Amino acid sequence: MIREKPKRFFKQLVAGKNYLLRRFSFTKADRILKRSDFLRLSKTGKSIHNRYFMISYCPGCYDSNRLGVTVSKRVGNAVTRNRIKRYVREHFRLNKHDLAGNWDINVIARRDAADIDSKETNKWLHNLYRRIETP
RNA sequence: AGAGUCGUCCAAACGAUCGCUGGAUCAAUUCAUGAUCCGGAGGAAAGUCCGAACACCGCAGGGCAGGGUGCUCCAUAACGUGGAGUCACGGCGACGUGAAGGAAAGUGCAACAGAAAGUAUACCGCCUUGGAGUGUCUUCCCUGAAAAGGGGAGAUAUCUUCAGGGUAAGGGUGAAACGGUGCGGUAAGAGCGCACCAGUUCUUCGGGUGACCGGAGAAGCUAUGUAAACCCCACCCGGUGCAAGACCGAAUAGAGGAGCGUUUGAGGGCGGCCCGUUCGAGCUCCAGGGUAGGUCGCAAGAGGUGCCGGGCAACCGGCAUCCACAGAUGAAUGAUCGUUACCCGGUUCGGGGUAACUCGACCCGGGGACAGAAUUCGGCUUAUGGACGGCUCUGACC
RNA sequence: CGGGGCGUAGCGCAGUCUGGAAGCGCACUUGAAUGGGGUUCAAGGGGUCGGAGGUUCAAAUCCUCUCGCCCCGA
Repeated sequence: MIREKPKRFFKQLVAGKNYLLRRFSFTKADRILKRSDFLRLSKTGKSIHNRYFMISYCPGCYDSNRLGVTVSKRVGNAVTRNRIKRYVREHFRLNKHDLAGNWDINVIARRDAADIDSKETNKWLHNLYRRIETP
């Protein structure tokens, strides 16, 4: 009994901590994975854009927001495209809890997005996400 | 010190926080989820230019067509790759480059210029024979006092022209002109002959596994270039590619079979059941093909390091040792902060120097290339930041 | 993973197979014609043939490598 107590306490602590920190996780449930979902978004979703990104979104059928990233070959080589996708995912991971609702969001990078760094990316994406909530 | 050339190595490191992803173990446990531990991009992962492994399809054997390769020997699972050499070319040199078989099997092409572009011949030219013309000379005849004129014959020519023959020495060209120079020779010339030089073919000797190299002799043999033009010769190649291929397999629709039904009403609606009412021709089951989707293929050897032996080397053999070494699939391998190291620029300080400048320290600011596995290996090619070493040439000093 | 096409003057194209002086149309400049403009006529300028290397006497054309753009199949 005495020996078990701290262990259980520790376990609960870890679980609670993880519950708190899970708001920053980014698993497969948080992503759009199927081509049909992307096609549905481009067909029926609304779209907004600025000079670096375009976002098409519509209400999803899950209980949380989901993200898909589209960076075409036109934007740059594989290294550039991977970097943009990482920036976009990182921004979504750190800010998705501030976004109300259960949207399916597809972020499409435009050609100028190859030239900006992570801080600029965060700035312009934040701008766009705010316009989702208040159309 | 400068310029160059060849080769080897590295691809910033560490910590904290938050994430992503594969495997193993545990949580009653297959999935899902969570915890712990271990692992998570490159020298080119790139281009996809070659070669193989692997999978399926085809296939008795041989040939044609088509494609590829092309100095020699060796290495290799294989290669268009590599190593060692040969030859040619470039470079003062270190060294580099080379699709480097055959033009004497045949066909095609060689613009412009030029006489002519591959058969050796036509043109100009040179020489020669003959004819005609013209000029000159000699001689004869006629006219005339003479000068001179006319006509005939013969000879001759640094002349003109026509016809025949010889010749390939010479020919503003051209990328390239059928060996070069000299002497002889000739009517003029010509490898026509001779000497030397260059090449080709053949014979032979020596070295080398061989490509080839060196020497001797013979034949006047002199034959253009182009095969990354067709082609010939030798050798190699069955096709398609992990979206290969194997397995599981929903909903809907259609096809097949069986059963029950079509005023003797299957089945459905009117909250559950019966009655009732209403709609009115299909409904239920079976097995199979097959789509979306999913699982496997899919991550441990043509492996690295060291020593020994063979080989000039590429490489091969043996022993020891190290790892078990990324496996995603809208596609992971990251983000933020801090510290240190490196490079660049600047301020200040100190040392050296007349100065230009150089060396060291602190601080501030900035920078870090090319580039992302997609079935797996061996190469090639291309892109790109730096460090170190060998060698060559030039200059200065000792 | 595999296959195909294109790159020539500011623009659109021919020439590439079969190597031999870089062309056509529009556009541009100048001149004529008109009172002026348009139309028309005449003359003219403008091209490292995407880049590098090679074969050849000679390359837009042949060969190799490379850059960019576009398309197709599974």
